Amino acid sequence: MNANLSSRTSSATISRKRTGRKGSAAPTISDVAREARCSPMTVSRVINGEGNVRESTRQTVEEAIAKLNYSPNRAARSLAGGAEVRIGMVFDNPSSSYLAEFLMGALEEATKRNIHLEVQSGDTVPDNSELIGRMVEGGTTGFILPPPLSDDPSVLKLIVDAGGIAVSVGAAVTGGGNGAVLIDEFKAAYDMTRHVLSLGHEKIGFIVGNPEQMAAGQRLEGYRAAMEEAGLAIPEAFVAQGFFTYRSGMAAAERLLAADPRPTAIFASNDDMAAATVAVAHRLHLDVPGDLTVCGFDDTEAATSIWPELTTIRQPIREMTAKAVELIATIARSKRHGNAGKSTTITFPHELIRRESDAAPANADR
Amino acid sequence: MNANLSSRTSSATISRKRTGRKGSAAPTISDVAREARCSPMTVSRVINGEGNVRESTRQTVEEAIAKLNYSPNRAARSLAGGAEVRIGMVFDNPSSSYLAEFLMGALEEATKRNIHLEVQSGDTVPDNSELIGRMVEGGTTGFILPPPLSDDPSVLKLIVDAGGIAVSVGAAVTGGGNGAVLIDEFKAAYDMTRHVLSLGHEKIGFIVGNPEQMAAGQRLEGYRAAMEEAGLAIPEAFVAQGFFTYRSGMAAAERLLAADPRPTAIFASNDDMAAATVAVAHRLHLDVPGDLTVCGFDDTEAATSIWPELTTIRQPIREMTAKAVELIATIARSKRHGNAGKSTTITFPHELIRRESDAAPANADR
DNA sequence: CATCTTATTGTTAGCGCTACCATGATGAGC
DNA sequence: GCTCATCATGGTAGCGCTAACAATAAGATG
Repeated sequence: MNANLSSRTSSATISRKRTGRKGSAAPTISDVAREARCSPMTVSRVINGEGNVRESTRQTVEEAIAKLNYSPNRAARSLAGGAEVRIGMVFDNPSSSYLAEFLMGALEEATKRNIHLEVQSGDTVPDNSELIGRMVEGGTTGFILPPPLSDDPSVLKLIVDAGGIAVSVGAAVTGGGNGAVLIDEFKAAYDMTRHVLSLGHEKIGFIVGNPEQMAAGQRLEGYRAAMEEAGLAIPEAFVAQGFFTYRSGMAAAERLLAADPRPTAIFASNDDMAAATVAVAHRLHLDVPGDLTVCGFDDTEAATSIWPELTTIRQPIREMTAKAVELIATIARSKRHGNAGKSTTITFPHELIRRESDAAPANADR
Repeated sequence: MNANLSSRTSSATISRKRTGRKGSAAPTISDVAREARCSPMTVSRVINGEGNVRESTRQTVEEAIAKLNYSPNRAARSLAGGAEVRIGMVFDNPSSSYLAEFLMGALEEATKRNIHLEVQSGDTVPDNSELIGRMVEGGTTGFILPPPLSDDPSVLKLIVDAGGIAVSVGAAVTGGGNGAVLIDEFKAAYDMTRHVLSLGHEKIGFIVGNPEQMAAGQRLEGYRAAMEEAGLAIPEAFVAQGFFTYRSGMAAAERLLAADPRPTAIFASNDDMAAATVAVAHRLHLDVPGDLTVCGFDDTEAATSIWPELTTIRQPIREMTAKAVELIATIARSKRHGNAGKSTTITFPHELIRRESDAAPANADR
C-alpha cells in the first residue's frame, strides 16, 4: 500500500507547521507589497477596498495578491484593527433541522470572515428581549434572527434602538431592521398548489401555520391565489388552522379529513404538520398517496424521516444564513465608516422537492 | 519622531478607550501582571498551565485574573503563538437534531478557544477517506467524528497516520484514535429496560439498531442484561433488527407486533424507530401508551415532535462535543510540546427522560 | 511661478500575546 | 567555597496587520 507515501506526507505537513519562523509559511502583506513594489499600507488599502488608491496601483497589487495566493491573516487583522464583529443568534424554537442548516451556513461564513458567533438558545432565558438587550450592551455587533423572532418587530426595534444591526431570515424587514434574507413564501405556496392541481386534484385542503408568523399568512395567500386562478372555490371546511406543531397538525388534519366531501389532497404549511397529517391518514386507513396526497413545506428532516417521504418546498437556508452573516459584516463596516445604510432585502429562490407523498387522485371523477 | 508632545504622551492612554463603543476596555495580560506584581510572561504561563511556576505565584495570578475578570485575547494569542488549531467535522448522516446539538457544542467551545471549525458534510463528497486525507494534508489539526464515522476504525487510522488528531464522539476509541467522548450505552439501555420493567411490563420487545454501529450492540446487551437479571427469557420474536431509520423501524415494529403473545412494550434503539413504532401501533389501533409502551433512545427532535412524546434516553451531546473540542486542543498543545499523548476516554452521564409514551401494562395479568 | 489643495503613498507605532533567551535564586556535589 | 544543574521569573522581540499621521506627487489657483 502507500505506507511510504503517507508517512512522507505526514512529515511534510508537520515540518511545514513547525517551521514557524519564516520560509514556507503563508505570504504576508509585506510579501505582497514587495511583489507589487509598494508599501504594505497600500496593499492594506486595496484589500479593504478603500478609496484613495490609483487604479493602476490597485491592479498591480491585485495581481501580486493573486500571484502569491495571499489571504490576510485574520488574527492579525482583528488584533490591529480592533474591528471585532460579533454576531448573535438567538433561537426561540430550536427546530433542529432548521437550526442545523442555519448554524452550518452561519458557521461557514463566519469563520471565513473571522466573525465571532454567539449562540443563545432562547429556551435558556425566559425573556428574549432582556437577553438581546444585554448582548447589545455587551458589544454584540448584530443579530441574525430566524423565525419566529424575525417576525417580531419589537425585537428588531430593540436591537436597532440599542445600536445593533438586525437581519431577519425568513421574514420581511419590519420595525426598522437593517436587512432581511428570505424566499418568496407566497410564490412557493402558489407553486406547490399549482403542482397539486396539475396532478388532477381539485379538493385540496390547507393547514394554516401560526398566524403570528408572517410566513403563515403568505403561504395561505399563495394557496388561495392558485385555487382562485384555477377557478376553484375553497369550502370553508378545507382550511384548518394549525400552529406549525405536530400536534396542531393532527388536530387540523382530523378536522380536514372529517369534511364532506373529503379533500383528496392536503397541503400543510410545514413539514411537521404534514407528517402529522400522514399519521392521521394512516390511522384512518387511508393510503398516502393512494387515497390522499400530502405536501409539506420547508424540507426539514421530518420530510424524509417518515414514510412516505414528503413532497415539500425547500428553502436554501444555509445559503440564506451565510448571506445574512455577510450582510451584517457589510453593514457593520459601512457603519464604522459613517455611512448610514439603508435596509437591504435579498430574496432567494425556493425549490419544489417532489418525493413520494403525492399522486393523482384515486377516482378522478370529473 | 515625536517632537510633538501631545500625541505621543497620550497615545498610551488613548489606546485604552479606543477599544469599543461603550465596552470598557478589556483587561490585558499586563493589567493582570500589574495586579499580581509579576511579569506578563508569568501570567501567560499560568494561563497556559505550564509547569515551572511556583504554587504561591500561580495563586496570586489566578486571583488577579478573577478579580479583573480577565480573559485572554484570542487574536493576539494566535498571532503571537502561530499555534493555529483547526478542527474538522465530517458528517456522514446529518441527522439534523444530532447535528444541531453537535454544532452548538463545538461552536461554543471553538469560539471560546479561537479554534477554526471546518465543517464538511459527507454527502457532498463521495469518499470520506479522500476528503479527510485532503484536509489533513491541508493542515487541519484534528477531527471530531460523530457516529457512524466514529465507529469506523479505518477513518480514525487514516487521520492518525496522516498526523492528525482523531476524537470520536459516541463510540469508543478504535484504530488508534486519540480520544473518545461517549456515554455508557450499555448502562443506558439497561436503565431504560429496568424502567420499563418497573412499570410492570414483562413482554418487552426490542428493536436493534444498525449492527455496524457499536452502540447498537451495546444497547442490545444492556436490554438483554436487564431482562436476564429480572429472570425473564427473551423470545426470539421479541427482538427485531432495524437500521436506525424510520422505515426500518416500521418493518421491525410490524414484525414485533405480529408476535404472539404480543409485547406490551417496545424499546427501540433510537427515536426514529420508536416514532415509527408509534405510527405502526396507531395504524393497528393500539393506543400508546395505553395498549403499548414505546421507548426511544437519543432524545432527538423526533422524540418531542410526535404525539405522544417519547420517553427516551438523553445524551448530553452538546457538552460531549464541547469536550471533544477541548480534548483536541489539549492534545494538539501537548503534541506541540513533544509529549506523546495517550488516548483519553471520557464518559458522560446519560439521563432517562420520561414523557408520555410509557405506562403500566393494560392487563397486568401477573 | 509661488502657494494652496487634494489625491496618493509611505512611516511609525503599536494591538495583546507568546517564543526565546537571559537572569537570579536555590540547592547539590566536588 | 565554587561549579554546575535546576527551577522560577523577567526582558526583548516580534507575529501580521491597520490607525494615525507625515510626506510626497499631482493639480488648481491667483
